[in-house]
Amino acid sequence: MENKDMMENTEAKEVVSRNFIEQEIDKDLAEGVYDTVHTRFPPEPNGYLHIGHAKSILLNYGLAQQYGGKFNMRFDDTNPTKEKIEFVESIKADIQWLGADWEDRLFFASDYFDEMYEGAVKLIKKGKAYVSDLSPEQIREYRGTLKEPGKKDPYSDRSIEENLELFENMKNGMYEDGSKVLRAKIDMTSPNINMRDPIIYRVAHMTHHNTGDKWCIYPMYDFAHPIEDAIEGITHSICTLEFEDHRPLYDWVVRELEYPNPPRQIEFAKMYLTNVVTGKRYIKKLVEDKIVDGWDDPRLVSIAALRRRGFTPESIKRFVELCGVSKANSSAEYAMLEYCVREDLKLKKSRMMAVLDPIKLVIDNYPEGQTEMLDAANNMENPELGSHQVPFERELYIEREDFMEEPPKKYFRLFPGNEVRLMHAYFVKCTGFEKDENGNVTVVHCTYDPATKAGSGFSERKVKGTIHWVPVSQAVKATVRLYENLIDEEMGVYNEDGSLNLNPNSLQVLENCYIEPAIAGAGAYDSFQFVRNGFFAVDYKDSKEDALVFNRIVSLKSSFKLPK
RNA sequence: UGGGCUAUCGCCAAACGGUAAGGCAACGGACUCUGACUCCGUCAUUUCAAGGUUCGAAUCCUUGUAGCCCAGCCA
Repeated sequence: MENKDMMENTEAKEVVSRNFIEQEIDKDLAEGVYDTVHTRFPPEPNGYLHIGHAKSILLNYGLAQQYGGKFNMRFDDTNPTKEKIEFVESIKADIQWLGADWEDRLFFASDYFDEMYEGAVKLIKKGKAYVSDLSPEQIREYRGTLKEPGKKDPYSDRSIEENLELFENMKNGMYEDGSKVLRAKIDMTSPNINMRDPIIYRVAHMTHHNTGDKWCIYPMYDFAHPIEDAIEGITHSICTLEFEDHRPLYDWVVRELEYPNPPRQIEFAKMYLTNVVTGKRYIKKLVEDKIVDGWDDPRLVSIAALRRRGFTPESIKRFVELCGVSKANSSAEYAMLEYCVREDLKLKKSRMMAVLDPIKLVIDNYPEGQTEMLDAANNMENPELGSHQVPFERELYIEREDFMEEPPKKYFRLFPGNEVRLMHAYFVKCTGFEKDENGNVTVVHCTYDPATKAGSGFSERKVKGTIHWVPVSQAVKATVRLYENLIDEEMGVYNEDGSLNLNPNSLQVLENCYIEPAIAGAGAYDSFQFVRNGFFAVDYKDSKEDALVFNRIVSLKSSFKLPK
């Protein structure tokens, strides 16, 4: 007994605090409002998913998992003017990649059009909805303003019979777009504008990607969404803060339609990232203006772009967890996302050597023509990943920034007279260097000490620096594309005058890079820098090969800072 | 006094009347076959502000202040 108590106490202490949504759900479950948890992710197929959606997806899916409930995938396709089938496919692919499994529950709001129509008829019969002939302009006028109440719609007193007939005529295509709407009869004087007799059906003669030409009237979000949730047995309809004002209407719809055990809407704050472009509008223009490759350009933060950039589903999931859920508008630093990939890849990926800005290193006392194969651990911190062979020879490429003619204090790398370790190889001592007519260093000379071979257990002396390298004759030439986030600051992508405000370093193409030959697929690299602190990803252009990881590669973000 | 929501470290974010968790970032130091990683340490006498209630307030009350959302036949 005592043991059990102690264990329970320990566990209780380890319980992490629950976010406000979990608390609400706990309460609902405890009070018996629901006996299960059923969530959904309901995107409109009108664009690509981005990091912000990932939060919603993972939140909804995670909640379902956590409570042993279900998670639905549903396309909220109630407005054919904006939706395209191609987006359906990309959205599905992204969600699958993120690992949110909807099992066999993939739905389309458009599959419920019949039931929604019946719902509208039911409202009319209850005297809770009417057909209005007001023009869009008049509707706006009658709606009032934020501070002034609206005015009664002159058509709001039509008889139930008349409304029924008119609504059926709407359905049968007897009216032109915009000439008639069905409105819920609620309260034109409500301080909440959403309750001022909201439009619930509009006429739109348009082919729908799913239902074709069957319908020429389409339900509005505020009417459709609660019905979709109710039909699917959703318990917690989780959405973002801007729908808070719509909740009374959501509740009104499920109540008037008399759904038993109706779903409940809970809102949370969207998460933004600092220093990246998230606005769909901006991204669309960047794509259209061909400033970026497309929606999956690595400088963007669409799910597809992040995938191309080397982020893993696990890292994004972790990021979402770290950010937490709240109702306070906030924007997370990009560094947090970077931290998550670093953590995820650190032990999982092999690390290779690559030189992005090469300078030749000649080992004068190493025999010409000789090559020896050195064993290089794929990941020093994870022996399970094994090792690979790297050819070592007299001439190597090293990083230009790893040599300095006149080193500042505390510079531990190569400079005349200094000894460093070549990673996986030998100690090497700088004996001199050559310059071209412009004064640029072209070759660095050194001698090596055979006794210091890696793995030999040599310990007579130590060096402060270790640098990476690549054999000149066998290194694989590569073009490396370094991507930085497109935009930073609060400036926005397009200035008010329409001119572009781009990060000048957003894409740097490095033509003269070398990668060690152990990497297969020689020559076909499409590489992305993706994190600070020396990690680097390489994607093979036409294969599904995972990102490879490097240590301290990129000069842009070198962790060495010159003393002030 | 239109309505709704939100304010806790540079950035996220806990705390639910009992004396300000944690993570990211930053900064020291140790270690190191990459100056990374790891490790150890520092980082809110104070919670938007001012009053009030209380033995005790980030939490309750009052009055302010700031920010976000809403007037699509978009979602």
